[in-house]
Amino acid sequence: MTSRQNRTRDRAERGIPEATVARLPVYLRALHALQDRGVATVSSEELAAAAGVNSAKLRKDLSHLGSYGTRGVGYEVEYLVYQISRELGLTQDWVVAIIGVGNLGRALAGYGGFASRGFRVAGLLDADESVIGQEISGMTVEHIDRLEEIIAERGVSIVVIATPAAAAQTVCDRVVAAGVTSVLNFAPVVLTVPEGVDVRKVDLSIELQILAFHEQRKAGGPDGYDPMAGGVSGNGRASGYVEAVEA
Amino acid sequence: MTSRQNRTRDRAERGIPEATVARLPVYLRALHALQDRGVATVSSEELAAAAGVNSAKLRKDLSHLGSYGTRGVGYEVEYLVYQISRELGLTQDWVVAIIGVGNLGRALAGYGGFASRGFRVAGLLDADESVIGQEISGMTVEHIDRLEEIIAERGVSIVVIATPAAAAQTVCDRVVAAGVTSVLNFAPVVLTVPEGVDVRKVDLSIELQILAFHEQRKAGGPDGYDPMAGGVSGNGRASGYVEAVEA
DNA sequence: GCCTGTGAAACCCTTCACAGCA
DNA sequence: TGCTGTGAAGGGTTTCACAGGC
Repeated sequence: MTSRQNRTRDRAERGIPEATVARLPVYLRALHALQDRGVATVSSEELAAAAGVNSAKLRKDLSHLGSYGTRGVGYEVEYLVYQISRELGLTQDWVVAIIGVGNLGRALAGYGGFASRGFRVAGLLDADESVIGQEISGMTVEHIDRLEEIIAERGVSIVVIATPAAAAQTVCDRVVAAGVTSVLNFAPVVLTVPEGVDVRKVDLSIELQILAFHEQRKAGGPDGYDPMAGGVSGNGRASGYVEAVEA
Repeated sequence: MTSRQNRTRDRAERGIPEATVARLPVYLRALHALQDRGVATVSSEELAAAAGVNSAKLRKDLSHLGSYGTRGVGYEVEYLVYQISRELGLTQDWVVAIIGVGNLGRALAGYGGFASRGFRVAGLLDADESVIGQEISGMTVEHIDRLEEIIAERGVSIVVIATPAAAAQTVCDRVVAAGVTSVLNFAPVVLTVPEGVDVRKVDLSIELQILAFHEQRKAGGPDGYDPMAGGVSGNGRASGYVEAVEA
C-alpha cells in the first residue's frame, strides 16, 4: 500500500475509509465504558467484542489512525480514547441548532449523548407560535424567523432538522444559504443540497421496514416457501396506501 | 452471474443484497409521493433523482426483484409500489411494541410513518410507575412486568427499545426469551443476542459524530493543513470525559 | 508467547456501457 | 428511438493468516 502519494506523513494518510469513520464512535463508546470501569488496557479481541465487531476489522480500522497499540499487550484505553476523539473532531466543541420542536425535537434537545460528546445545543427553533417561548431542557424555543441571525451570532456549524417533511427542504435551503455545511435530517424526505454540503439522514421507519423484510424471510425457513404467494391478489394491490404527513 | 445455484426460479433469486434492501424503503417513499401527484409511470432517471441515487443503481436494485419495467417507457408507479411493498413484507401488518416512553419513546409512539407503512403499535411499556396509565397518542402506558404477556397475547413480532442504556440489555433478553426475533434499538449500547435474532440500531449521537468528522476536514482545504496540530497538547489528553447516562 | 499491524484474497457494491426489447 | 436490464470492470470493505515487535 501507500504506492503513490508522498510518504512524508507516515501514519494517517489523509483519508480514512467511510466504513471506518462510521465505526469509530462505536469504539469510542465502548472505550468510555471501559474507562468508567477503571480498565487501563484492552486487547483488540476484548474491545471488538464490546463494540460488536470482529477483531480483525477493529485492528484494520485502528491502523488507519496510526499505530496506537502495543504488540503483545493491547491498547491503552485513555490514549485510544483521545486519539479517536481527536480524529473525529470531538476535542473541540460543535455548536448545534435544532429546528422543529415536536416530539422528536424535544427528545433530541434532551438527549444526553450530545453534550457528553462535545455537541452544544445553542438553539431550538420552530415556526409554531404556540411553542415559541416555551422552555425545553433549559432552553427557550425561538422563532424560525431568526434562523440566519442565530446561526451567525452563535457560530452554529451543524443543524438538526426535525421538522415535518413538508418544511424540511425550505428550512434546509435557508440553513445552507446561511453558510452551514453539515445537516442531520430526521424528516422523511430526500434533501437536495449543493456540492460541499454534508447531509446525513436518520429515518425511523426505514429501519422498521428493513426489519420487516428479514422477519418475513424467517417465516419461510430454508428452501423457499414463497411468503404470501396466492393470498396476495385477494388482498388487492397496494391496498389504499396513504402517504401520511409523518414526523 | 448466477453461476452456481439452481436456475429453476428465474427472476428473484432468494437473496436480495442488503444494500438494495436498505434502499427499497426510500424508493417506496418516492413512489408514494409520485402516486400522490397522480403520476402513472416513471423512468429510472426520474425515480432515481427523487430517491437521491443514480439511475444505474436504481435499475440494478429493481432488477433484483424482477423485470417490472417496460423498455422504452419506464415503470408503472402503482405496480412498482405493490411489488416493493410485497418484497419488504409491508402487505401484511406488523405488530410493534415500544419499550420506554421517555421523550424518544413518545416521539416514536406518535410517529405517523409507522402506521402508514403497516406497523401497528400495540403496546407502550415502561418501568416508571409515574407514567404507567398515562395516555400517549391514544394508547395507555402499561407496566413492563406484563411484557411477556403482552407480546404473546397481541402477537407482537417487532420490539422497539427506547429505554435508558442501562436497562436495554435486560429488556432485550426478556423480549428475545418471549420469542421476538426483530429488535430496533435506540439505546446507546451494543445489544448481545442469540443467533437468529435481528437487531438494528439507530444512534442519534453517532450520526452527529460522523458529521463532525467531515466538518473538521473541511476547515483545512485541500493539501493537508493538519487540524489541531500543536494546539492539542496544550489541551491535555481527553480532557475529563465523563460517560453521561444518555438516552 | 502473545497480540498488533498488514499484505493478500475474497467478497460485496457501484458504475459503466451497451445489448435488447417495446 | 428510448429506456430497461445486465455483463463486465472498478472500487471499496471484510476476512484471512501471518510477519513483526514487545
